[in-house]
Amino acid sequence: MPDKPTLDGLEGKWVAVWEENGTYRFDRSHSREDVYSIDTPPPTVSGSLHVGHVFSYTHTDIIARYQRMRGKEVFYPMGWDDNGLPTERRVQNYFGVRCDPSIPYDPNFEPPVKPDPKRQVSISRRNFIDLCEQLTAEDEKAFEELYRRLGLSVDWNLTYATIDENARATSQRAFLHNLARGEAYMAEAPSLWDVTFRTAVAQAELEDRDHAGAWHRIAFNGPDGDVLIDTTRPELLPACVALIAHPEDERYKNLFGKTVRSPLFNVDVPVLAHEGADPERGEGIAMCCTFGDLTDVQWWRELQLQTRPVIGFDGRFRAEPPADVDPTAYAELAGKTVFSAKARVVEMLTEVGALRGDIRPVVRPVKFYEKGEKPLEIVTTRQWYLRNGGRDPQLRDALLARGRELNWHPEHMRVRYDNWVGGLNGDWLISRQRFFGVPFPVWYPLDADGQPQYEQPILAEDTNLPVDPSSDVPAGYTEEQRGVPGGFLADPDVMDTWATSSLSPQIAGRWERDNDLFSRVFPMDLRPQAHEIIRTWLFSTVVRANAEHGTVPFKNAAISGWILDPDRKKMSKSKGNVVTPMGLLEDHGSDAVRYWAGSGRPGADTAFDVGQMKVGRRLAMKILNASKFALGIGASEELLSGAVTEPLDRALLAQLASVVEAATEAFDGYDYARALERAEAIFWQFCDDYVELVKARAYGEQGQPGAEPIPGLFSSEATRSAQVTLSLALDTLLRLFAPVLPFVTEEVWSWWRAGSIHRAPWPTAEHLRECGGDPELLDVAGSVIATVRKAKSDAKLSMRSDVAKLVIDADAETLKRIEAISADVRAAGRVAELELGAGQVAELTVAVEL
RNA sequence: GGGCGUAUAGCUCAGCGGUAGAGCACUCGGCUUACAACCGAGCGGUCGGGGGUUCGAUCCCCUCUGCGCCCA
Repeated sequence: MPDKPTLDGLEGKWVAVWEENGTYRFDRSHSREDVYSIDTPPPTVSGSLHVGHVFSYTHTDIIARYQRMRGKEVFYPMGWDDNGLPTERRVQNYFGVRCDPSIPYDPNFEPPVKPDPKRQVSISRRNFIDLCEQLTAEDEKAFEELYRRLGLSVDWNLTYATIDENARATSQRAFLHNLARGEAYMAEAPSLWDVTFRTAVAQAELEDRDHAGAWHRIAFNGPDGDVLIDTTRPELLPACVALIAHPEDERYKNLFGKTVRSPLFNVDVPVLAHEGADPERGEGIAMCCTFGDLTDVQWWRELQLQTRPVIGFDGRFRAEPPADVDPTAYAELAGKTVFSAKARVVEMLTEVGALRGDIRPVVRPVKFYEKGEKPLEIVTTRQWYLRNGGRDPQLRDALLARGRELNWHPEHMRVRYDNWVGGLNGDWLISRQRFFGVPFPVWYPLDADGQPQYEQPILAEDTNLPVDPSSDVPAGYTEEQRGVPGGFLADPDVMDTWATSSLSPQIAGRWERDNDLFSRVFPMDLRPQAHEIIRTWLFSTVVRANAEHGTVPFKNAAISGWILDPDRKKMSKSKGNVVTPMGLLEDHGSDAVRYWAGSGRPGADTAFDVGQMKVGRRLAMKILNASKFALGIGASEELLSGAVTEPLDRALLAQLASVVEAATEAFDGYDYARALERAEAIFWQFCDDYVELVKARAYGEQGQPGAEPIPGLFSSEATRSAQVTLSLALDTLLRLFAPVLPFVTEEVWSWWRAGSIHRAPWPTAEHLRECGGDPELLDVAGSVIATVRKAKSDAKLSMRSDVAKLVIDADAETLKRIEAISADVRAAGRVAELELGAGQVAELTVAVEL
């Protein structure tokens, strides 16, 4: 035990010891019921570290440490998310390369010495993935260093990455299983399309944003005169396939079933009825085009309309006019962007007098890809889908039922899941027209004309996974047959990153690679994650586990809140860069930062508050000092089983027993913040009142240093009782704090106990209750001693000054309690004479004569 | 437009039917043999507004307002 205990250096010291001793290593010999498994969120390594990482990962670690002390064997892996667009961009810029899946793998490839972002070198997907792994290895090192220093009790032997071989094989294997069972399918269908990235995007990646547009009123030529429609997308006039009004709308009832002719392009389109038309909006009749928005897609599908596509993959108008459209008029638009085409159509409409009234500006919500900058278009493409209940009420109900099987912390987060699943309007589009990611393990035979036979895909064999179809050759073919008639063609697409992330339990648990391990950890006990990805990560994980295993993927979902900056806004990147997580740990110490995180209630957005970290540091420091003192006046391991005879001691232990019960209950409900709060409250009471009250008694015969011993005040039995109580209290308090403050508790533990506190059992109330007595005594003693302190403080005297006489009166019951603790009170207040009243008054009165 | 959450001391937050709590900040005092990066004391609130239920409401119900988020 050091003379001057300090918090500095504890992180480095104990991180090394824990690593050396394998304190957090997962022992796979335990059976499923003894295991507590955690489906850790893999952080995106191409992003920068921010305080949010520290905050939410600490919550998980606190739970992990609690469960470990409860005797569970904790499976706590780390994963790195290095799959997806952010990494793709970063690798391109860093190395000056771009991925071209049509290029074969070059085992001798070296990236350019001087990368030129404008003249990127094209390389194969496998080479690209190699570079990704090379670059992200650096990021992962920084993340790991931070997380180790933060004290996460992760077993680093279990680490995985979402682009590593295991993750690619697992993604492909799960996809092939989905395909075999009919859950995955290919379809040519209207898809939301980002023209900048030139890829399809899924419903879960959409974002509504306010976008400035304008209403244009266009006159169609009807049998009984003009039919006026309002649209914000006049350029889609050549794509018009119908006019739609509400079935109950009297204005249009007589038109239903008839046709009208579009201006400029002279196409006859039917006027039809659909519930989705809003009679209040514009003229109450809408133009249905292929495709302006998701409503168009719905109408097109349900009313079985024609298709007149005009917008191509690049966001420009196609060269060829759609069926029935006047080619001369359309030629004005071919090759134009949406923006220019709109201007041209408006001009042309004006010339022929088909544009009526004013153009009225309007701001309305438009769908964007969450990472994109231009409104999404809808383009018909061939894509892979995975059934998620969006088109199948039975599956939807099953997935809603899965949501009800989960324990949500906090409970109200369940609603987000229900809202999302209830609002799905299509299956999950899992193919992306990107280059970097997990490729589909599929090839297509080419017929004699070189046309791919999409209906007869060649699937990779399970034993060969992972495959890269752009480098690997399907069974029965040779590389020379790639792309030639009679040969084969690789599926060029990669999977949505969520198609891999949704398998995190299977990846971490080594499904189909080590099924013995998998059976011991799956379904996972805990999925910790943020609330904004309930619709993506959480839901997609439920979809995959439901399909593959017929179960939920995890039992508990703990949803963490956000870090808010002092302006109550979500902590922004710019501010996150000013406050680096490592800097925080260095400035305040890991335990202090963990204390701040551990004070944030589960699921609640929490203010970034350096003040809380200072409080945490003070608490950690106090634990060092109080422990040193308790051990210095006789607390020891041997005394843990000693007899507790004194009333005040028994009062403390009774209160401690209640705290242990409350903290345990809180932890079992994933409310670490409440558990911490209870432990902290009694710890300060222990320091400020209990220790002060028993100081003299614990010193015993030798007397309190510097004080005149009061002869005969304390027996040796009473001294021993205080020392036993200090031992029990210290033992209990350290364990209560261990999940939140792993460093300082481990340090103190090492002063008087063997082994790691983090493998010691969680405290139970049983023994404390047996030793405990009337808990009220401690509070009464606290009130009396507080009055004495106030008297000294008011008189501007030192707390060490003497009190000549103390006169106490109260009701009979309270007075009896005071009698039981009078010796401790006298010693702590340095009271020469204590006089008790008659016990006839209702309230406690304490008169102090200095 | 629908839904969820939230509103308590200057700040960050507990409490959630029975006389308003903690920490920080602020003021005053104390070198007190565990701790001066400390200790003690004090100051500080119509518990967002309005209605209702109740003997009694910060707490339950209704409504309005602000803030945050989710979904259209």
